[in-house]
Amino acid sequence: MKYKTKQRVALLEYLEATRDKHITVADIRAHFEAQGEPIGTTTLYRQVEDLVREGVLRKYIVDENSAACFAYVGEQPTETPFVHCKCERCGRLLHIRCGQFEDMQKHISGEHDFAVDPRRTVLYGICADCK
Amino acid sequence: MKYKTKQRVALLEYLEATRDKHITVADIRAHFEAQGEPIGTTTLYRQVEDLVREGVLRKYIVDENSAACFAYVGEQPTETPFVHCKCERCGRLLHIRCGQFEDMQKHISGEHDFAVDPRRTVLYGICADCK
DNA sequence: TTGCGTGCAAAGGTTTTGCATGGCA
DNA sequence: TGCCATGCAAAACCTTTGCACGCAA
Repeated sequence: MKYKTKQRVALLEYLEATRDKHITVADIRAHFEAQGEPIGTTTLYRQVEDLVREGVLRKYIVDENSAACFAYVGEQPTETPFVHCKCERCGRLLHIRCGQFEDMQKHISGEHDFAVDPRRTVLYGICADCK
Repeated sequence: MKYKTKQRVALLEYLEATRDKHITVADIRAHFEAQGEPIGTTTLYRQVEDLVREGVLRKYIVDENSAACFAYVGEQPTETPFVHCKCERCGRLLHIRCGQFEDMQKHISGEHDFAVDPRRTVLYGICADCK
């Protein structure tokens, strides 16, 4: 992906504006549809795929049968990665930054010989509002 | 799901025999097809859905775009819960007991106000053999 | 001009739903 | 007998692919 097409520019602008939010391709599509400047679904999937590969977006799957979610991570090189939490009651998806999770990750890697991938992993439980 | 149909009985028997293995609906379907006693895909999806709700099966998502995986967990007593780890490469399912995970759980509960359910949660990553 | 990007249409695969039939209690 | 379960067919859904046209460099 080399060209700066107007679709790519518009997409990046929108993604930066929705930092820390979880969005799907359908969300993006709806946004531009509402703006009166629709972008083809195919194009979105292809752009998003490249952006994930470039490290600008992060992709994760909370629920099969619902669309994949993406989150802008942009330029945050060596920061603590997000931990994804999904509330089993209200279905809400939370992003938290947690050093303790990193500690556990290192521990499991060292002691249990298993390399946890925080991008793929989702912690299920009950959120504050639903308690 | 109240009736003890022969499909349900056969399914449960098969599931118990494949403890701790990850299988898809397609796998189950293929098994019974090979046995000469095919079970309809629809029926399998409906049975499996109920079994997940009953807590007999656990559902995993390894990769969107590939089928959902299920694992028999049966009636596990309420002991110290396992942490479930699934290798994204070989698909193996590991159960570990990890105090560090419990620490993190408490930390997230106290600091981030989210109650992690370790029974539902699966850590995805790469196992020792696949590194 | 070159060749990547776009987007419509259609395919791909998994899961769900409608509906008539069949089986458990 | 009264329901629930079954399973075929078809829809629903997200995502990918084929292909012709358009646009960036």
